[in-house]
Amino acid sequence: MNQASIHWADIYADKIIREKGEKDLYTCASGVTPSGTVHIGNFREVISVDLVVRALREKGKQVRFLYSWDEYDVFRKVPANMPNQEKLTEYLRRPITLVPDPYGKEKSYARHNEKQLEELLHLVGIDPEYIYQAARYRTSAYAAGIKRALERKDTIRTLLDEHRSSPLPEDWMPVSVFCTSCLRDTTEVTSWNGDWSISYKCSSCNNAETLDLRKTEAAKLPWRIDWPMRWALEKVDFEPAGKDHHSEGGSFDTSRKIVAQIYEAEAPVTFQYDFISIKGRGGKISSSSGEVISLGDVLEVYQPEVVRYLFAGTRPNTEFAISFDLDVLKIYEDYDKCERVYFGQEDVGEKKRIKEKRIYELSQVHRVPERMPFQIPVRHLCNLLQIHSGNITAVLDFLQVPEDQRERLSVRAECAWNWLQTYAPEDFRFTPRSEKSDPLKVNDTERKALNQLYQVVLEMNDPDEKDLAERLYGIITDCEMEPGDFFSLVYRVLIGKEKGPRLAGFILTLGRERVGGLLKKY
RNA sequence: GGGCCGCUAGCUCAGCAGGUAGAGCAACGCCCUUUUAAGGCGUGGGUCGAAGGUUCGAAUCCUUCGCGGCUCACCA
Repeated sequence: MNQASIHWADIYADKIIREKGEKDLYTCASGVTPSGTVHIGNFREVISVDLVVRALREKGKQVRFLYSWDEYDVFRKVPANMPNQEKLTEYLRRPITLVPDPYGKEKSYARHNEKQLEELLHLVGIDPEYIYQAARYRTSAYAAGIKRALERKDTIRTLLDEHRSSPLPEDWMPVSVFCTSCLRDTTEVTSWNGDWSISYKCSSCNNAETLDLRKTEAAKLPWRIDWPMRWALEKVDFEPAGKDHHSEGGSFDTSRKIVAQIYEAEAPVTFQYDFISIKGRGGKISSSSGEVISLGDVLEVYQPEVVRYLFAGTRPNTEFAISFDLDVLKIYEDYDKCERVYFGQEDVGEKKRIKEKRIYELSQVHRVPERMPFQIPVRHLCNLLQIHSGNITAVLDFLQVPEDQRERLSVRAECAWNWLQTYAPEDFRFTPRSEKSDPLKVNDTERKALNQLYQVVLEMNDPDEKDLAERLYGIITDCEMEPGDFFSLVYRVLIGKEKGPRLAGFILTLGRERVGGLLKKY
């Protein structure tokens, strides 16, 4: 880590130390409700915390990185992208941890969503300590915190009412209950005995009973109280939040007051991160609509380092778009440039160098490579992959990639191939014609041109793109063809399309064998 | 109504520990007669939303205003 770094992650690390003082252990927290596929907007929070955690650790601090799964939240709505919609609908109003996995694999709906993300986070080098809130609540781990809220319910109500449009009722209780009979949250807490005991009545099944907070698994604090209670319990020093929480009167604001006045602790250092939009794939991110873009979707197209780069290189409090269109190529080029700057292979200004280096470090899944990795521009990679019909091993062989670099590059190649298949514009795609396919019908002039080209290709032994380009124009002149006609003729013969990559370079990349094989029939 | 973010070259944006305005794309030009999607080199182009203020110096800090967007005031 460079001491002069002004990367936002380092700035927040410093701020945490400054505001919380020197501590033996700093706790950084993040979390989300797995009420559906965890989308890339939620990922922004985890990676933001991860970057700050790394910054703190690099300053020699011990850090606990918590990731809370708020799986004791209510299942409110069936997301459009889930299978078995009707079946899931039956479980609305239950805690999501008690909704069955619609895929029938995991122990619950919540677990399915959690597992999907946990596996992917590991791939991008994020390994927090997961906390499963359902387990906490259901073992009454928060009984004391709930009792505390009940004892101070009038103060809490006053605090919450400050920003509410309609005040909470006189008999409001700062606790909710999942009916032990029908498991729904359609209950009303009717009384509290001033100690550990609360009574409730369920409006769905008419069940009514009295619970002991120390033994029940049914009681839960509402979000705005749950959050500060956990801050105090877990001694959270840092936790960012999305803009939906960060407005004045939003949940961070009220939690800040509640943690101070009720739980006698200080709110964590925080910042607001903005939302993420998607370019080239349309639709707004939302876990309840069908258009969910998950970390998995992003990893289909961006290798893990580049995913990290995307977030490490962007200030968290501004909105940015993740692109699936042609920008993908540029992002990769930017990353490669950042890498060259890090390894001193490209000159930039001092200020910029410091910044790029830090971004590069934070973009690594694990450690920074010892030597400058083998680079291959994605554009070129796309062409090679198409020439080799997506055979990654063949491409890596062709490039003579060193053994220790193959794994990393094959990840990139897979991403490039996925991008080509799913997102690349039609113009960008091609499939070389098979040598076994029937020759095209051509007229005499065209035949002459193709024959000449065949000769040129056979004779070329020291491939030089510029030289070959000149010879191509030589053929055009000799055959008195229009350049456009000549080029589209050759593209038709090679890839069955009217247009294609710049011809000279493309012929060289395809190779003499391949091109010769296709030309010799004419 | 409150809070937050944005307003910089034709377009998309970077720059924001204050120190002579940047990138990519587009445009234009050149790369031995070169007009092919992805090549190379180069050029032009901006009163940095507006007005004040702090400063030797502000796109960068402060204040006010305008326009656009998001968000809270239900639940999480």
